[in-house]
This record gives sequence, structure tokens and C-alpha cells, in this order.
Amino acid sequence: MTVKPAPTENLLTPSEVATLFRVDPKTVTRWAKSGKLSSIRTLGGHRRYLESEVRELLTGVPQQRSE
Amino acid sequence: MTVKPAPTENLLTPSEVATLFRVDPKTVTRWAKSGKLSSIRTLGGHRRYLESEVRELLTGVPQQRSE
DNA sequence: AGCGAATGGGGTAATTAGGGTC
DNA sequence: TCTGTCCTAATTACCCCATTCG
Repeated sequence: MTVKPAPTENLLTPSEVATLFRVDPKTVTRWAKSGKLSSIRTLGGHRRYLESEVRELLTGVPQQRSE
Repeated sequence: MTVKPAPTENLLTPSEVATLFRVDPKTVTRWAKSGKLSSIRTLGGHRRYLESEVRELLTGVPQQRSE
């Protein structure tokens, strides 16, 4: 099949974001609930986070998105 | 009234959908089984998914079809 | 016909959501 | 105000192997 040039944003799991920030996954959830961090939801309700946004918050430097 | 000439909808494989949601392909299968996601079946029983539906579920915004 | 990769089944661990509390 | 922890239920991830896809 043809592999399209995925206009896809890389997503991170809650635990991955938590590891990057050295906090508890629950804290990451609180950030999402309070609107400090945007999130995508799986069909089961689990959250996924935009890697570019997380990187930017970590470094303070705007990251390049793949879209 | 606009008459839509049924176009050939782009189909995605389980692994492609899984990549978009950052989940395991098996999880996508469970979504299909539970009716959260509609699916087409190949003659061998493998599932294929509507790209427009997947993208809409991802972003929450209805996507424009190529028709 | 053969081959590598992906998928569908099942089962069982590991994460996550949500609320509440400290 | 912010964070870590405890608890239960739900969701997801990883393991096997047979079958299908390209």
C-alpha cells in the first residue's frame, strides 16, 4: 500500500509526559483538566498529548511540527 | 440539493489507525468490536477503517472528503 | 508456491480515569 | 495552590499462534 506523508502529530502517553517532567502521571492529568495542556482522547477516554507542545513547554523553544 | 456521487473513501489499516491514536492495533480492533468505530471487512476477515471517520474522531472536527 | 509483515483470535499484565483525602 | 498517594473500575498493552495480506 501507499504510505502517505503522514500529516500526523506525534502523541505521547500520560506516563511518558510524566517521565519527561519528573512528576506523577496524575499531575499531568490535572494539567490537562485545567487547560494548561491540550490533549487528544482515545475512544476509551485515555488521554494522549502533543509531543511538540510538551517539548516546547519543557524547553521554552517552539518545536517544529510534522504537519 | 446536492447529490453526492459515492466516492471511494480512503481506507486505513488497523496499524495506521493505531499510529494516529498512539495505541496498539489490538485496541483499534476492540473499538470496532464494541461499535465505537465502523469497519469494512476484507474477504479474509481483516478490518479496514474509514479515514474520514478516524480523522473526525481524532480532532472532533468533521473532515472534508475528497469528492 | 513461497515469503515477510500484518491481522485476528484468546488470555493475562500494566496504565489510566475518576473521586477522595492528606 | 500544587503535588503525591490510596482506591476501584475501565481501558489499554503485551504474550501466544494460526491465518491473511501484499
